[in-house]
Amino acid sequence: MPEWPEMEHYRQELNKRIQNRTISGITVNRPKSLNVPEEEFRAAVLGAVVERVDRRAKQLVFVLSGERYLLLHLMLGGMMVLGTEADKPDRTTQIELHFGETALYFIGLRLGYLHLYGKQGLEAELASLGPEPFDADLTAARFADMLKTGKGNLKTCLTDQHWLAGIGNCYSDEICFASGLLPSRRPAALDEHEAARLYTSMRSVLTEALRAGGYMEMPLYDGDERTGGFNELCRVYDRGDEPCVRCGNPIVFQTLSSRKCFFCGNCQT
DNA sequence: AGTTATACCCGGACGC
DNA sequence: TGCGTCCGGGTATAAC
Repeated sequence: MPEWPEMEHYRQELNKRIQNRTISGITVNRPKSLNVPEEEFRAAVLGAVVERVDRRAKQLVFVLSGERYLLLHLMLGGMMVLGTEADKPDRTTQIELHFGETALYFIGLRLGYLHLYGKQGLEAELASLGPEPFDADLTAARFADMLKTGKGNLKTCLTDQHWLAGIGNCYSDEICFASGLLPSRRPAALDEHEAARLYTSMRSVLTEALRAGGYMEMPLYDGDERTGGFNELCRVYDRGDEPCVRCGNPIVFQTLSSRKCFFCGNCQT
């Protein structure tokens, strides 16, 4: 569901709108979304200032004053809406963070969560994640090295958060399509040109998707025209049987490593 | 060692 | 309108 482009988009938008704002109220309708008792959460978060919003992999980190951190993972179906009471979604909110008149509403949190950590706890939570796609240290050469030791198939690697952080089911398929490689390919068997193409495609697809506001269509705030723009730009994801934009052959939908997988069986090799 | 199965979770979509 | 049923899918962990 929400992956690197969506979460990076949300990070940027939230920094524009709630950075340096004080959390003036908290509503917890689903205590299970928290990792500490509600009263402890409330005591630590109420009155804190959102110094900034960071992101790691598919998770947002609300950096609060007092070295407190809220780690948000939307998982499946989790969404956010930022707005006033009038903009509040007509469905159950699991958590609400209020900033005066404005509130950040979290909806659809089932497996998703908003966890409270100190500095060390946060670092421990994020320690096992793989490199960020745009990490300066993740050069084409290093990416090629990673592929040499990649296990299973390409899609499995791309979606493994410990191998590479932030890519999920949608963008792994989009990246494979853009690079002309089948998701079922053995990573170690890619030649240097294919590895280079995959690296370039990874960054270009994510860049394009971020610019378009990701593929999740729920607007983040009233008047938001950007969020979800990539939905119509997806070349293969959720487009089973539709004609390939490159060659016209129908997009294939099949299960790979027990995950939904879309690709063109003609122009991806 | 790599692949597959399962539990987690529950709102909402769907069917009658 | 109302009630019952079932699905989704990232992640951790267990099982194969």
